[in-house]
Amino acid sequence: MDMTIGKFAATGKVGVETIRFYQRKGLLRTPKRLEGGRRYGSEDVRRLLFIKQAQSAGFTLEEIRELLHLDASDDRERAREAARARLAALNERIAELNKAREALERLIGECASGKKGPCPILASFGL
Amino acid sequence: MDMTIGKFAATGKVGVETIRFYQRKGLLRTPKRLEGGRRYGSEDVRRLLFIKQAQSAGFTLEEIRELLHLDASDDRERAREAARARLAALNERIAELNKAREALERLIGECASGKKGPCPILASFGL
DNA sequence: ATACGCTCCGTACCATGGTACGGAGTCAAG
DNA sequence: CTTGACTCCGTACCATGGTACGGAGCGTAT
Repeated sequence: MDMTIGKFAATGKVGVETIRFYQRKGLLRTPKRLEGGRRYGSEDVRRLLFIKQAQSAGFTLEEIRELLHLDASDDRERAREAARARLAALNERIAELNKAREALERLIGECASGKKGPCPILASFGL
Repeated sequence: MDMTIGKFAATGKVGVETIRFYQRKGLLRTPKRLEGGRRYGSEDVRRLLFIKQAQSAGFTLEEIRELLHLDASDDRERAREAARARLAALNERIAELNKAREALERLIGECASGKKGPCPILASFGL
């Protein structure tokens, strides 16, 4: 558990440039230079994986920066608030996507029934 | 049902610049100039609303452009394929968001239980 | 007829989340 | 002791989805 930036990036399946980008954005620390290079460990990997998961959860990099900060702090109240806000947004988004899914399923069904003419794409979305 | 771009934009709750942007991108037609100005009708509104809904369904503008094209064409096969591809991506995304939701719910729970110290934000995400 | 509000159009600028480039340094193997 | 593979760093560039700016024209009310 002591790697160069290249190894680190590979471990998280991102590019080296992405690591540096996250460092510039304050999402990852920039280790001290020692013995000619900077070295990364398992805590860095953990943060990097969190960034990726949080991103897929719909957090922006800025929000993730705050969450990482909060993770290191003792402010349970703020952390819970942030999580609740995100959860609400997430639920809304999921509902939205479910609606879209229904529209697509409707579309596929109507489109499959062998008739001639164009598929009613807009109509499938309630328009 | 015959309006200027300002009215049209207002109807769809977007800015005039956004309409023009969509026109440049080929998502909306640019009506002929007549009597000094271009005029928009209910079919334009329908398209605009579709763009907004499709966008919230996770389609990119480029994909929406294709859908609009498909809607006007008779190529049921292609339309169905496009819809199926989108549906698969959508289902994946929904699953991802559901996972994230569980993580957030876990976090809120663990964060609420009155203990001291930081909330285990990263840990709630399985890290 | 002149000002007000809108349209038209090109072009520039913005934020987000990266990705690439190029010079300079370091380290290990041949 | 040179070559190759990597690092470091600054800066530039990219796509997406807009948003703003500024000059010119046009329609209506005063």
